[in-house]
Amino acid sequence: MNIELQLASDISNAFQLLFGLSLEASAIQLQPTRKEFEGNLTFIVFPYVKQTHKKPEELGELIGNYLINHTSYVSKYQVIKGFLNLTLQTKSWIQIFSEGIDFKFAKRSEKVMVEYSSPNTNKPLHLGHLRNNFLGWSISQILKEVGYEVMMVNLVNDRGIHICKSMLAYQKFGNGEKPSSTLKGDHLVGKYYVMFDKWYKEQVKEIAAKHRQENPSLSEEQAEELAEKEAPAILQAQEMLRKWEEGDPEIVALWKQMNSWVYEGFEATYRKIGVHFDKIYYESDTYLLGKDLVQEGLEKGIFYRKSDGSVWVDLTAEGLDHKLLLRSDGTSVYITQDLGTADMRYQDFPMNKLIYVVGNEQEYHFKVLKLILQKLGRPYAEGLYHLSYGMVELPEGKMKSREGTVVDADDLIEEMIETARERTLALGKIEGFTEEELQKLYHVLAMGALKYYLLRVEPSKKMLFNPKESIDFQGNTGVYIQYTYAKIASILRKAKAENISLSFTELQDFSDIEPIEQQLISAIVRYKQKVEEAAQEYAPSIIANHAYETAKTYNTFYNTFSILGESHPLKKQFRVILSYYVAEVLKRSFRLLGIEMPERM
RNA sequence: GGCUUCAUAGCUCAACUGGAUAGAGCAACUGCCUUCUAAGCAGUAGGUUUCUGGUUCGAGUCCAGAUGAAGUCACCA
Repeated sequence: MNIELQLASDISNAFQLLFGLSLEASAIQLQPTRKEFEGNLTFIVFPYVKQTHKKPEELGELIGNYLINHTSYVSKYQVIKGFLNLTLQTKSWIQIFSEGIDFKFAKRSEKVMVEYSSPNTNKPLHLGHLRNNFLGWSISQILKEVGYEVMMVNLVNDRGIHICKSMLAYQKFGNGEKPSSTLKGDHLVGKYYVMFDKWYKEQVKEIAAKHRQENPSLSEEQAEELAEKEAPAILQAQEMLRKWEEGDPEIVALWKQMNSWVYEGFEATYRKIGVHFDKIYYESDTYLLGKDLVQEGLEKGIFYRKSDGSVWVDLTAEGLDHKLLLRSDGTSVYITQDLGTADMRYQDFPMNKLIYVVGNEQEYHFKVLKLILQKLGRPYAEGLYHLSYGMVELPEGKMKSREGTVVDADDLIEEMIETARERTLALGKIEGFTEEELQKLYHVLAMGALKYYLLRVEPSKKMLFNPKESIDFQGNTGVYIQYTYAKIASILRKAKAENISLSFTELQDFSDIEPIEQQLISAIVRYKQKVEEAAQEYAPSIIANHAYETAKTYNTFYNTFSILGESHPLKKQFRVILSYYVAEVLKRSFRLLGIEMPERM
């Protein structure tokens, strides 16, 4: 039995015997004692002073005394104000340790689908997409780890007016340009998307000026608004979309060609960042879905039809608005296809939870989507969850693809690899590495730094990225934790050569354990609970932070005590085992974040 | 304007869900490599947790208001 549970149950008994109060053991909260006080676990007595009619200090004394006399594992207590600090018997630490290293979770019967990435095929991935991809991948690994069956899917936005914009610009200015070794397919298409925007804006400016000349009473905004609708560029793009929907062979061929370039480019980026999907959905296949759900809603009286033929749902009772589901011309809108897609997915994979990793700008949309699916009585509706994450902003504000103010994912990755290379070579610890191993190391370190940087922040929070300050390799970083791991790996190799056993059997009665070693045991034992918490909160940051704290504590230990140089054989063995499990926790944590560990660096 | 979210050291982030003297990293300054990898360790300095009230044994955390920032409120996606 877990020592905290045991203690909670004994405290509950104390209340029963001393005061005749019955308290659920589960209601008793314990917390790690703060470093500046003596003790391992703290019980706060304030909440119970009223019921027991005792002063806080007195109550702490009574319970502390009870625990000393009635349990075998509490060796000491100290009361400070309303805080009862308990010190555990040193010999129970080995027991706590050996019982706390079961890192396996029981299988769960529930299925979870995670949608993430979901790129548009008119531009390459940028830093914001990286946050999305890392989060999606990580949360999928975490949910798998705690026992769910997980299916990772991607929904590619491969159609629509924005795609036609790059197609049109390519048709006009492309001169048959093809992707090359210096220009990946997704970057090529993105180039023409930016080109369209420039072209379009010039036209708008020109037309707006003409409008103001002809009609000086127009404001600048009004003139631009008019011009935006009249510019040939946008009219031609709309025309192209119409042709695409009709299946015009020439347009469809161009669309296929350009999308295939983009997919090759995306595939290369996905490979570099180490994410993949169990299934990829394309909006060109799903954008017509959902109309039957609208019909179903009408029949059930959940939706209503206006006189112009458009279909709506009234969500005012839920504090939201009226929401359009079908245009008056019978065509669907964004949410319509999301309804249909969700239903189709349930056919593919009858999930209990459906997680959308999508930016926080779409919170309203997903609130509406969930409500509608609930109204339609879909079995998976309750489990729909929008894993909403904050934008990655630049010092100047939001990134905008059209204006080219984005941090490109491929560029950033290259920069990170280059930094990793420079730093590694500067430190000169690469004796015995093959060229291939070096390349691998640079990649592992670069991705570790980048992923940790983006994942250590709580998902819901927006974050700031300053391109002028490169991502750190020192301090609270992925590299710091990888380095800690590599140092332990080195020790373990040597320990293996010395035939030091990793078994606890010799250590049964070992109790000569330093406070910092107790802290490490606590960190190891807490790992599983942190993973559970991360799964519940959909927050990889919880695991990242715990890994950092564990590594930090280990480094203090590493610099204070000798491990392989320890003369006492049991002590030495204990420290090797301790190191082994710290490494295990770090490696498992990082695997859940999608980060690899180097055995040497 | 309505709704939602956010505001913590110069900067980037934590704070075990209401607990003790609010912690880390970066940047600055001091030390520590003939000892298991110094991408490390130890230390100094840095705070009215935006502001004003309230709730209670106790508030960065809960409530109300103010100020500031972001998002959203389309027959766009």
